[in-house]
Amino acid sequence: MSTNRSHDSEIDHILKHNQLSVTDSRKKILELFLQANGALAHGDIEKKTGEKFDRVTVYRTLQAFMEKGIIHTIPTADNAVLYALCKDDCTEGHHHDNHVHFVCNHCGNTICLEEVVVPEVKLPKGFQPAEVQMIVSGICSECH
Amino acid sequence: MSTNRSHDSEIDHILKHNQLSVTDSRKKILELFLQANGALAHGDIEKKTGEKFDRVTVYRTLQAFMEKGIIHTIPTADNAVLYALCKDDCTEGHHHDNHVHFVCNHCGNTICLEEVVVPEVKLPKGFQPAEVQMIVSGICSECH
DNA sequence: AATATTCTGCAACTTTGTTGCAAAAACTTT
DNA sequence: AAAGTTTTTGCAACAAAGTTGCAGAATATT
Repeated sequence: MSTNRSHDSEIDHILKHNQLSVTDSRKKILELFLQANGALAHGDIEKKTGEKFDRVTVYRTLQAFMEKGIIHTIPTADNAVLYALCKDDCTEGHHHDNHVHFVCNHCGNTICLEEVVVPEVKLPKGFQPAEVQMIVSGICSECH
Repeated sequence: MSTNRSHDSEIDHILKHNQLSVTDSRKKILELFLQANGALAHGDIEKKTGEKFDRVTVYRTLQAFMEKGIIHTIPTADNAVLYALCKDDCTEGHHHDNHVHFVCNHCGNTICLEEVVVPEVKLPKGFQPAEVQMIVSGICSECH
């Protein structure tokens, strides 16, 4: 059924490793994330699966992936909900998501710059930081 | 009608300066922003205006303020839509919004830290930054 | 004060996200 | 590999969030 088998064993492993039943929808949606070099919106997923799955299934799949720490959300300026694959060290409930996100104004893709560490910032007195998120927009390397 | 007249002339000036008719809803909503030291969600505004105005009016007022560069949106991790006053040098279409936003995990307020400049970040080759947004979450100075 | 323009509120609608439940698929056990 | 158990799916119905058209009301203009 799958048109691209390159990720098949990896997909299986990820799902089983997270104690999720291996189903068509989960395989397909996880495959989309592995193929995508950037983040996906809920709408993207519905489009790319070709209306094969129910809206509710997509919601629940994303929810399940979130809970297991397979994906995380990215805040955007226009308040669209974006999801992207977490790195391996993301575990249930605790996400290590302190990398920079880049939004391309040309192709519209949102990319996780895993290798770019969020710089330190000095806050006014009394402010105690716990988490920092940084979103850079501009032109990505592909569109450049 | 207004319970707090301290901002009255400022409110008038801002609206007229942006070629917006001075109406009750716009005055009241702008007053809320001037009073608030942080950002407001659509829901906050509906609550604080005491159901005086129609939902649609609130939407359209925020939209008008956005278009004129009076307020801007802030991205949040949980994808709630937040609005905050722009600085004076925000003009129609072009927002100079490069300051840090702080979200307090205790009181839930989102505060614009106008004085904190977003630090430089080094991107991989080919990535050309245009705008940077930074959201720090933690405990704010009031809750500390 | 009269006219022209803009804004508001209502109603109806679209879009987005959620919940309960029976049927279907996946996993387990033997 | 067939039976039973658990999980997941899709449907329907619902709830929340946001949009649009339009008549009446408020604001601005003369």
